Formats: sequence, structure tokens, C-alpha cells
Amino acid sequence: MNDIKDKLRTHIEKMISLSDDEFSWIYEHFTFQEFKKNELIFEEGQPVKHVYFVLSGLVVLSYTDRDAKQHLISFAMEDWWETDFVAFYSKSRSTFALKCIENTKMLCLTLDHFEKLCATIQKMEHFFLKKSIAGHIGSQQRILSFLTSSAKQRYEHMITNHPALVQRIPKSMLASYLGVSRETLSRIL
Amino acid sequence: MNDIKDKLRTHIEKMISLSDDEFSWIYEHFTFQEFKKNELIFEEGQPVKHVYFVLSGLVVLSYTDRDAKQHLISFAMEDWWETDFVAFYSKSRSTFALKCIENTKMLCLTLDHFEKLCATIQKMEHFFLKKSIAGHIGSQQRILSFLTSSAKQRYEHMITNHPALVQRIPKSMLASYLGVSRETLSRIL
DNA sequence: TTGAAAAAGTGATATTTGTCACACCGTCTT
DNA sequence: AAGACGGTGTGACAAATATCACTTTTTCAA
Repeated sequence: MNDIKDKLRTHIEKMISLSDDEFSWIYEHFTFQEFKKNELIFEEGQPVKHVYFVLSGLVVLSYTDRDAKQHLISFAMEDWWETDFVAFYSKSRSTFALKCIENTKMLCLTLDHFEKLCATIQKMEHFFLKKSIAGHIGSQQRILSFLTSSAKQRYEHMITNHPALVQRIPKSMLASYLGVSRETLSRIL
Repeated sequence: MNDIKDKLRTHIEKMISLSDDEFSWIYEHFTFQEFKKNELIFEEGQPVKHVYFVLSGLVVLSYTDRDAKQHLISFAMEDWWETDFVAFYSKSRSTFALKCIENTKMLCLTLDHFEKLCATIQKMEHFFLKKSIAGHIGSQQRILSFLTSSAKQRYEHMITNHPALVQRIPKSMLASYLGVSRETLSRIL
């Protein structure tokens, strides 16, 4: 249990510093959950009650279009925060699914607790602002890669920038994340 | 001048509420700047000292690749915040250029002032967190459009969701923003 | 008013990528 | 050991999009 607390604390303290009391109080607002490989955390049409902090394992956020084709929006591994942010913040139903690629341990934070943390400890609002900005910048970089790069270049970019992630996912998933067909990715290699 | 103050205040108060004193103090941290059509606000390689709040007009954030080809990352019109966020937050040099498509009036906020506002008035940190989340969600939607949609569908999506913007920019720019060639967009219409 | 520059349309062709069909391989279960 | 299944590779062909060259239209300033 203490390694879980440490993991969250170390993560938050990369950006802000907290007293023992502050951290203990913060930690009380999270719940722990464990999921097995291939298990669905939530799926399309369901309410999204939490934002998830990944302690270990790997999850993927996906969208299924009218033709039942799956599109992978993002992966989240250790130290990442993930959820369907639209559904989470507006307390509405998800347009995405969140699924485990590996056995995964997560800390879960409800919107009410998220807002309570932000309102009570300003440093936490600051922390989440920084996280959100980083997320925004990451998304902008991905958009730029769609605008400027061929499928091959996007693949090579993944290999150099996220080699650990590439090792852990089947190539068919990587293809979907990169926005190319499985077959095209196979020929690119 | 008062219409400028009102514009900013109305914008911020859509999300949080402020006393007259609070707003006046906040407003003092901004500087006003006016640019002409086609003027560069900053370009690749320059430091980015401000985040810009667009009062009126239209600007575009762009990236130029090794082949000197321009790619349009985002547009910002009235009530939008824009800058090269990487360069702004890290006080480093820009990889993007910010250019005026129309005569544009903006309010400018330095990083130091941004941080001072956030640190002093928690509501402002809350405001910027909400803005950042909205930006992140917008980027994720755009990524999803690259994953799921053809050029034609992306174009139609723009027409229905940002008709005002489409009217104000040349089709060649719209093409670049959508990630297709000018000629392909022309044939799609 | 007119001429230059910018923006937009179009035909011909090349390139990239998707789709479908099928083969191959390893793992897991029974 | 046999069969089922997921993941992957590949050939043939179709569809989408890029590129190049050129024309037409629009805009705007001298």
C-alpha cells in the first residue's frame, strides 16, 4: 500500500511540494482499483465518474465509429492521467471506451473530489493546470505530425520518442493510433 | 478603451466572477497591441514573451517544415487565447510563427504576469485551468477527425462547426489547416 | 481604370494508402 | 496432438490524395 502512496506523491512532487499532512489529506480522496488485461474500465454510453492515475499497467482510450471501426485516441501507462475528459468534466456519458491492454492498477478521483482538491489546496490546482497544459501541448504535437508527416515518419517518430510503449502494444494497435491500416504499417517496417 | 476592458472582463466572467477591484488589478497586467493584416507577431526562432488574448481580428499559428512548406496549426479569432505555448512556458524560442490574417487587436500577458495572476487570485488559476482543459479537448477532437474522417468529411465538419471562420480565411489556408492540398480541397467543394 | 498579384479551379498523372483475400506462425486450450 | 485464435506479412487491386502545369477569376493598389 505504501508504494502506491509513494508513487502518487513522487509524481505530484515532481511539480509542486507538499507537507506530509497535505499529501495524506489529498491521498484520502482517491480510491484504488485494479483491472485485468482486456477488461473495460468504461465504454461508450456509460457515465465517466473518475479521472484515473495509472500506477502500473497500460490502458487505451478508443472511439468506435458508425462502421464499428475502432480508432485509438491515446495510450496511458505509468504516471499518466487518463479519462474521457468531456464526459468526466460535464458528468455526461462517454463517447469513448477505456480498456486495459495489460493488468492495470489505478488511483481514481471523482470530479467532486478533483474540484475539492483544487479549491482547497491551490498548489493542486496549479499541478493540474501544468498537467493540462502539457497534455494540450502533446496533442498539438500529434496534430502537427498528421499535418507534416507521412505514415512512415509518424511511425519512426513513435519508435524514437516512445520506444517503451511501442514494445508493449500489438502493431495493429499502433497502426490505429498512427491513423494507418494494419497492412500499411506492416509494409512500412 | 473601456470596450477593451469590457471585452476581457466579460470573457473572464463567463467562467468566474470578479469584483471591480480584482478585475482592475488583473487588467493592469495586460498590455494592448495592434497589428495590421499580414503582420508577423512572432516568427520561428524568436522568443515568445506573451500569451495573446484576441480582442478583434484573426491570427494563425503556423509551422514551416524543412521543405519550406507551411502547415497551419490553429486559428484564433475574438475571445481566443493564442501563443506558441511550448516557447511561452519554457521561455525558449518559437518553432512556430504567429501571423495576422486581418487587422488584429490583442491584449498581451507575459509569463511572469500570468504566474502572478494565478498565484495571487486563485480564481484566475481556475480560469486558466478551464481554458486549458477546453483547449486540450479541442485538440483531441481534431486528432479524432484525422483518425476517423476523410478530407471531405473534415471540410464539412468545419463548415458546420466553424462557418464564421471559414468565411474569413482563404481556401488555401483552410486546406493547410485540414491537412490536404489546395487542389484537393478545391475538388471537394 | 488598369495591371499585377493573389486566390481559385482543372486536367493529367504519380504516389500513398486502403481494402480484400489469403498464408503463416506461435500460443493456448481441450 | 489438434484445432482455434490472435497477431502478422504480403500480393493484387481500388480509392484517395498529391503534384505539376496551366487557366481563370478576384482583389487591390498605383
